[in-house]
Amino acid sequence: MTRIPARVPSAPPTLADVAELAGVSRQTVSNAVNNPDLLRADTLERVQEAIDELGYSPNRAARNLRTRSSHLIGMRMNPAQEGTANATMDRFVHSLVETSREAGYHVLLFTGEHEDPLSGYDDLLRSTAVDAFVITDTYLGNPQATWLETRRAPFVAFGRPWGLPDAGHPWVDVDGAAGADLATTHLLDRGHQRIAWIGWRKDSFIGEDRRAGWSRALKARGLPTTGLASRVEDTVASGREASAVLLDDAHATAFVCASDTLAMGVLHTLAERGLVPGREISVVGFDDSQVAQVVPPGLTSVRQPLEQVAIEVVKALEGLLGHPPYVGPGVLLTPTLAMRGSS
Amino acid sequence: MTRIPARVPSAPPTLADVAELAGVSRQTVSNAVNNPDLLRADTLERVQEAIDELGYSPNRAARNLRTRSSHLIGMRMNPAQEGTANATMDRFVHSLVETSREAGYHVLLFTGEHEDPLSGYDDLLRSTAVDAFVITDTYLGNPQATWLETRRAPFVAFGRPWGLPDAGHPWVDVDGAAGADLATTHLLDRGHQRIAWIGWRKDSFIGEDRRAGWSRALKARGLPTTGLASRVEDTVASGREASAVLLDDAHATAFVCASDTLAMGVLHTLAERGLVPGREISVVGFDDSQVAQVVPPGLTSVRQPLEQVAIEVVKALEGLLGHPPYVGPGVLLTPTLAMRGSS
DNA sequence: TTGAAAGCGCTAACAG
DNA sequence: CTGTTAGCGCTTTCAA
Repeated sequence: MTRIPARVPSAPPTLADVAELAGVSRQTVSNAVNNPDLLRADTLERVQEAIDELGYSPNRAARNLRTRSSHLIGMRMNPAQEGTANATMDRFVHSLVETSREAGYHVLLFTGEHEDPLSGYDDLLRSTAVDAFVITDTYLGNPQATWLETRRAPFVAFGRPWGLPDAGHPWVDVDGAAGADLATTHLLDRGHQRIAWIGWRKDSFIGEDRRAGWSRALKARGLPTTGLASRVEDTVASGREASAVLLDDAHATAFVCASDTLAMGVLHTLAERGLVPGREISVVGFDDSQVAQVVPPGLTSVRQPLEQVAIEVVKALEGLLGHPPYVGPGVLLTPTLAMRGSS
Repeated sequence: MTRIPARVPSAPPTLADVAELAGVSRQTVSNAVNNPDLLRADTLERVQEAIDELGYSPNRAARNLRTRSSHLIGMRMNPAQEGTANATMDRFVHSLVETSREAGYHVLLFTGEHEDPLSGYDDLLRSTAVDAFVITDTYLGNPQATWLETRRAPFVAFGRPWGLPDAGHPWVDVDGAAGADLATTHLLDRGHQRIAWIGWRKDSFIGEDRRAGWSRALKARGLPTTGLASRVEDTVASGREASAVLLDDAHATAFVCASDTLAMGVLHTLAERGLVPGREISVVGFDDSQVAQVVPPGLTSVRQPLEQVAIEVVKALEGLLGHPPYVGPGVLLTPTLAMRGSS
């Protein structure tokens, strides 16, 4: 429970107030807060009592000014795509906020102009408003990482440095190939032979990574992939069209999709044709969005371990901001499969 | 575009650096940044050039310390409920971040312990880490608002002060009754007569507000509501069970639901019975979540104007933090109806 | 219109 | 183990 102080002070108490009440110097109070080991037990206790009595909490601005750190982590928020099923960000942000708090950090959200992936970072950096950034869009050609590196800005990426194998920054990612493999193998175990892939355009590294898992799983059982793959935009409409073609031309009996959005497109096609997902045709999505969880009869989906990602991101952040800074190797986590009625 | 400075300075430039380069005093630079009107045009220009050349941005911590304000708005983030279709928070947070930035504020996210609705606020307040809060859970009996008021903490609520008609704090809310009325009238216009309501338990003020809109719309056409309403938990399973009962016992031909989650429950029932949403039976949800947008054949849903809510919240915040502080009357916004295949 | 002095609350460095 | 001194970078007096 949160204690409610008896009186509401007009101005919050300062270090000096506590020092006076406890009969010690200001520095001793500071030590009591930041390096309790330095104090003798009885002094510490007396100071602690004064702190409790006054309801003292160190002034953040003063501390930030002095220590040249804000204990704030900046994260740029991109608008949630309307009409898609993506819920990754929401879950990740929450996990990050929670994990950061345990490490003594808060998360500062900001936005930037849509066309300019760099806008927003610069101002925060120059005004020393945040200690570090977490970036989430690591598609190839995104200049954020490179730019932040030249500015010597500490940051951790959720996403591999595609195309830059030896990037000097810490990163955490989820193994998309393993996820698609998991999904495909699951369908194979259910007896499916003609399992189609609906993914993104070839220039999406994330999409190609996931696709590789699908083809790997099929090849492991000696099954062909020819004619069973489709690469489209990440929209429901694209998923619907692609699945219609794959049903007609390739006689697919199951679909593995690069996103829940595409998987919903498949469900549209099935609904139009009076096919019941999970009975005649099986479908697996990617991301385990809320949509997957509530749509009838439930959409089987690859679930990213976002809580774990947040933990690793914060761990990397602590290394980065430590003395001396430490940059560990990239971390690749394995997703799981949330099984539901659609398979 | 963001300009990339030629050199990367180890320590960011300060006011003094700019002053020296421009050949003026530090105070003049400060004025150039905060009160440009006070400077003569040519001085201002010279200072501005120096600022640009050095890439100067005022140090946030120092400014915060001096002005006793952080230009940060705190918002507690509650975990996204798994297995529900609620996407309100995500959209609202994004709008808030965007609108806040235009007003010169950033959003600081924090979490609290699950059982204690107060935890998290106290620390931020005492350490003067944020200037104000935005609170979003205004269910009756939530002590946040009252507690913040006794602490004289500035805050704006997204949600009416249910049960406290004359609360002294600014609030912004969406008219749930109007939304349900809109949905119900839409179904009436489509020729439905037996329109059922699936809502939340009676102790939810938000639920009762929305329910009132449904019954109001029916009564306006002289139609009875008896036996057509159900009050359950906000889960897909509850929605499914309730709709099955209402179909059997009340011969409902359409459903208005207090949430998209409940509406998805209805879709489950229809799928089980081989009924096609929008043909035999119509369904309308509430919140226009991503689920509503992508589920076949599309779920008609009441859409809250969250962008507008964010604008009003920030407007209220600016009043609250102005000199002197100004608290305007509560703002009630009207939702719209996103029409899709389910009706 | 510009400049000088003071100090916001804290902690690093050192002295005792 | 505790206290003294200095100063982080900025803005708010007030004086010129």
